[in-house]
Amino acid sequence: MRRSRTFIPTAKEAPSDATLPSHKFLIRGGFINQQGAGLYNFMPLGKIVLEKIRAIVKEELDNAGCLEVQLSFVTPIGLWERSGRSEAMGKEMLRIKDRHENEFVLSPTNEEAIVELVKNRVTSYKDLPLNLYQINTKFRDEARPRYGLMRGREFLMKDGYSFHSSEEDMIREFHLMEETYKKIFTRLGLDFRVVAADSGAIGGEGSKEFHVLANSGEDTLVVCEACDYGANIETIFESEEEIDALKAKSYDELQELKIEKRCSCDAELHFKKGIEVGHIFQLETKYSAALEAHFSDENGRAKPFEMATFGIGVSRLVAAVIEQNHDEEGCIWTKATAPYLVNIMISNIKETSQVELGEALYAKLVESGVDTMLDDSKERFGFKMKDAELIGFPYTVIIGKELENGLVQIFDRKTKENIPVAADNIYGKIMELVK
RNA sequence: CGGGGUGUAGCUCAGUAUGGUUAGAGUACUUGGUUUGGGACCAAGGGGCCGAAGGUUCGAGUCCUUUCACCCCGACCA
Repeated sequence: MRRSRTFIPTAKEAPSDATLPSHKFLIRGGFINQQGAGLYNFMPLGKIVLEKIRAIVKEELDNAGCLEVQLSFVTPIGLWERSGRSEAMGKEMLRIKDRHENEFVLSPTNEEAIVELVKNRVTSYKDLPLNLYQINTKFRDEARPRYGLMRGREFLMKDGYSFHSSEEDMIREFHLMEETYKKIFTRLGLDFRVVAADSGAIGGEGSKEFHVLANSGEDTLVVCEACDYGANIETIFESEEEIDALKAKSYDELQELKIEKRCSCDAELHFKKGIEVGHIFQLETKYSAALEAHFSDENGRAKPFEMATFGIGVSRLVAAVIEQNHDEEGCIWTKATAPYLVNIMISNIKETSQVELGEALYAKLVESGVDTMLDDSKERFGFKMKDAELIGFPYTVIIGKELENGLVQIFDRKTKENIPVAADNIYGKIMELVK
């Protein structure tokens, strides 16, 4: 993509109401803009990031045997009355009426819909297991949306539901999804922990949360530095007072606290803050029994499906990547999430030698399948650098003054190093880095 | 849902206490010129029903009433 042909409205100042780094930088970098409380538009750059994350989620789930579906976003109220959640979820569900005065709900989650979909269509143990998922908009009418994409009302979430003929098989799938989620977050380049969690309002026994570690996270965790153990404090401290006191502490305050207990691997435990980006539950027969979704077992007996459910906050991940990877200057995208992996910066657009090299390199990288931005804007050097840092391209090729001596530089966003490279070797060097 | 706050240019904000020419600054934008390795400089421009509605007044950004929106702290939640 050429900088001169795209739409990336970057700004020097952040809106005064943005407090988190991800919120500030995603707005300043021209990724998103706010439409209303908890409502965001994704501009071209933000949309690319969102789609990259979505693609990785989809690829790993498909590899694990899950099937993608798409459920309707507007759902009849009756669906929620039958499960009792119309009342249970209360005002968190946004209710609307159509022209006939019929009541509908904007889907906050889809257990009911998926059970209705599978019920009477999958009728034999021979057709099980089945794991269906979608990556679709959700709406939860939060009492207090905040923190940009971190806690929106409308958000993109992957929700998956599996159906099984036995509890053992459901647990097998639960473990398979745990491993699949680990692959996804690893591919995204994130430092994360899987922690035991409260099962919350969704219900059912056995649930695990996936947290991206970041100082600004809303959840407080206990993690082991040596192994991959982690737990939400809600599950390991007994008293409410103790939990509340810990929740109230800032990241810095938590770092000074000592934990007496040691990890089962005998290493020390520490407090960390986490952003919940994934959650998996063993539902067992909670919904299938309530909604009378049955199958015939080997003996021809009707039984409710054993179920599990699996969620990933896709749009929240966009924010989580930045919460974990940023500095004072802006975003630092991981290789897998960067809207463009390489930014070719022509320092002075009036220098034909710079333009020629930039165009040639751009053509070669695009041909090689590398997501590349060609900064062919008329801005000055300093402006372009600030912009590149704010947007957070992992690598910027600086084609500038040194070209007279046959040199260009590669600016590494993460380390902020300027690496001189012979202009003749730049293509090979970049290909090495982006591998 | 309790408590607090804010709506003035695309963005960040003055101005409102004590009503009074044509509503300001910075930044962004347009044009011309000079610049060209870390968000340049000079000059000239464009851009506002002062969130909305109603009221008081000779006169309202400023006072009154209603309303809408957004933010912060807490509770709740993924």
